[in-house]
Amino acid sequence: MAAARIRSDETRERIARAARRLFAEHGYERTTIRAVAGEAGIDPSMVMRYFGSKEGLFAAVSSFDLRLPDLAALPREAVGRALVRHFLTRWEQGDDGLVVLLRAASSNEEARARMREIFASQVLPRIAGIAEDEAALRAELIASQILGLAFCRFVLRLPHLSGPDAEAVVERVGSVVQFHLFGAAR
Amino acid sequence: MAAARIRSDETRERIARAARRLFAEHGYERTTIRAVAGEAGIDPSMVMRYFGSKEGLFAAVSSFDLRLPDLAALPREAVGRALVRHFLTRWEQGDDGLVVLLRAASSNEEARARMREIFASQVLPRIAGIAEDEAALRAELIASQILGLAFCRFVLRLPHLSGPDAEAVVERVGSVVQFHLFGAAR
DNA sequence: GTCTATAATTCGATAGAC
DNA sequence: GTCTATCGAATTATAGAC
Repeated sequence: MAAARIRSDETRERIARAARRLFAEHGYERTTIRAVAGEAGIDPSMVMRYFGSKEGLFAAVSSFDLRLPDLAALPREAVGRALVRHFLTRWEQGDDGLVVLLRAASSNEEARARMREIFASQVLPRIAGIAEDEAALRAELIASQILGLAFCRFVLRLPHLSGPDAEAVVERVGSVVQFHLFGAAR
Repeated sequence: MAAARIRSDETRERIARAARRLFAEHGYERTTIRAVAGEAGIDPSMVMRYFGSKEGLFAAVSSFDLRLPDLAALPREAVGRALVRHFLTRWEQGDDGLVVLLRAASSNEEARARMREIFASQVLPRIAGIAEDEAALRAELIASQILGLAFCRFVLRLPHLSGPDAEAVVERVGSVVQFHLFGAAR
């Protein structure tokens, strides 16, 4: 029990952390095994040994849980703002699983598939639980606004959307998500 | 006058067209000079000869004019829908300059710079011309919704947002853009 | 103007010593 | 469990023949 670990879970975790950071910053293609190893302070061949391949490494660090709040338990008029605040808070904490996917999706089909899977399994059911009609369309519209915000914030870095916790952004994007959730067509 | 061209502008245009299509479909890194040449039906070295480098080729095909309508001439309540319809119509016509930038921006700083430049020179002034206050914030919020829509439509291909001209999408995203333009904070 | 041939890198992946 | 050494493939880019 008190003996040292035989398998180095710590090394594995160091590699994963470095990979997450680099995938989120440079996308899939421009992140190299060598760079990940360099940032983790170990040899490139260790990355292969622990994760099998670059694809395996990406798969290991790109699946995550959005940990959405229980929307059905919230007052109806607070849902939009709560959703936006949830994402901004996660991003602020440096939890960048979604950014990894967002950056990689442009050139990587596996990243797109994983993003669709996360949408289908974690977002759509929550929306369907509270929307009265057209839940699928509403969920996709919400995804478009949230992902667009992430894109402008982390990729484009537009100044007014990139602050640590812009209250005006929560307010306005929250209202918009609220409309996508419950608003009538006209 | 009636003599044949010495320089082949047609070849140049064929290369550019192929490059636009491939950059829009695969992003910057996964688009190779070889593939562009193959699609254009010429030799890879010709691409270098005409555009100097891969970066030069990208620069040549990634600058474009959004051709935004004159928002100030529209009835105030029609601006949001008009903007969304404008983008959907352009996309439908296969005019994919924005998609080229969107896909390349994830891993290419030049693409990001160009996108910010297009935003600053073509979008922001128009918005500033009709918004009463906080034009910069409002313009960025609109960009986030439009770019998010493009991302979900062309990259993720979410089914309800990918149709040729979903009237429901124009309607709903139009309302949202309208809110970003004129809506009060609370 | 167009193509052939190839230089110069860079990267993912493997084999094997310690 | 970690590292050295290297292979093989793919890519951008160049030099030069026709």
